[in-house]
Amino acid sequence: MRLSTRGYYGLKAMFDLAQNYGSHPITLKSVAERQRISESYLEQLMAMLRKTGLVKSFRGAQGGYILAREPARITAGDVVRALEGPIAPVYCVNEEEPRECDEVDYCITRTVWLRVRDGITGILDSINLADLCLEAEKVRQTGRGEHIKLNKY
Amino acid sequence: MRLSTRGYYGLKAMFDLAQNYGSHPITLKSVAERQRISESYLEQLMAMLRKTGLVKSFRGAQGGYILAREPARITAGDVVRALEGPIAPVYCVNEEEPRECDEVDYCITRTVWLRVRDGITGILDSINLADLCLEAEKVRQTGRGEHIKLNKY
DNA sequence: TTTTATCTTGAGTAAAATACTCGGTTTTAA
DNA sequence: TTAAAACCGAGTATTTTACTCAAGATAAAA
Repeated sequence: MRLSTRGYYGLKAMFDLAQNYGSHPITLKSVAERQRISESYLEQLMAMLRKTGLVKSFRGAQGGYILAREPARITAGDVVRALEGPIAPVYCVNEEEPRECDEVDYCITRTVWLRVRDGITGILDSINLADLCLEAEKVRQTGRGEHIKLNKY
Repeated sequence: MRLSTRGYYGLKAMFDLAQNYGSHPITLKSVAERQRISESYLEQLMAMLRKTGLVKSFRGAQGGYILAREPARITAGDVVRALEGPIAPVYCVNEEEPRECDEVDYCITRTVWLRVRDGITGILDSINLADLCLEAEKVRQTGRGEHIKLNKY
């Protein structure tokens, strides 16, 4: 039950762009450094994000990437779907093309995966990049203590 | 963001055993047939379920498997964890051994995965095999129609 | 006691996915 | 014109997945 590093790195990168939203384009290199992602690997991820319309790129000197729309209008779900495809804990409850099995109509265990999927999408779709920036702001102000208390690890 | 077929098949198999709870041991072969799982593959899964104490086995003729405790006391989470290990959408929020990164204290994207993880575990841990049997009973009585209406696919 | 049904174990494997790397090309601001 | 960037395609080592198979151990039934 794991995400690949694509979604993991991808969200970090998008969060990085969100924190720089409104200024000049941000170079891939600087994102890679700040977020500790391999530069060449990040290239691939950015290509995917660009193709799905989540970021815009500017080539040439002084070029780089910016978010294609306001941080508040990009959700974690958008990012994960762009990089990992439709969310589906198992094939038969794929968001886009649920792979049919013969028993779809009455398969009981399927309802479990359906609930899991809806749980995941509900959470991912409810978090946008602006939220994350706000949270980051809060952490910066109050120090790290509170944040640690909130989350077990 | 996908489960492997282990969790998928495994829950089917456990549900099958739950529906036969209280009677004689159920052979792996019959479970495999009903649930359309490869017999030799299911062998492996049952071995894992046995080692984690979710099923008991009886060897020899008339042997087979039974649930190690009442269906109501086995959750979908138990099954998934037995077959796929601790639930962790990304390593840094692994249920058991969160793999540390240098930024644990203040990493913001991490809070996303934490929420996703807790969403998943919350759902999986809230569903037990007795629930599923009840639901199956309901479907058998009312026919399939209602069930289809409830779930989009 | 022999047969047969069943679980048990360990090894092997083909295919896919993952997580990258690398070298070269194109574009554009300075 | 030059240097800084994005862009592109190919390649690859490693890991995971989803199995298969064969031989052994055990116990009930004949």
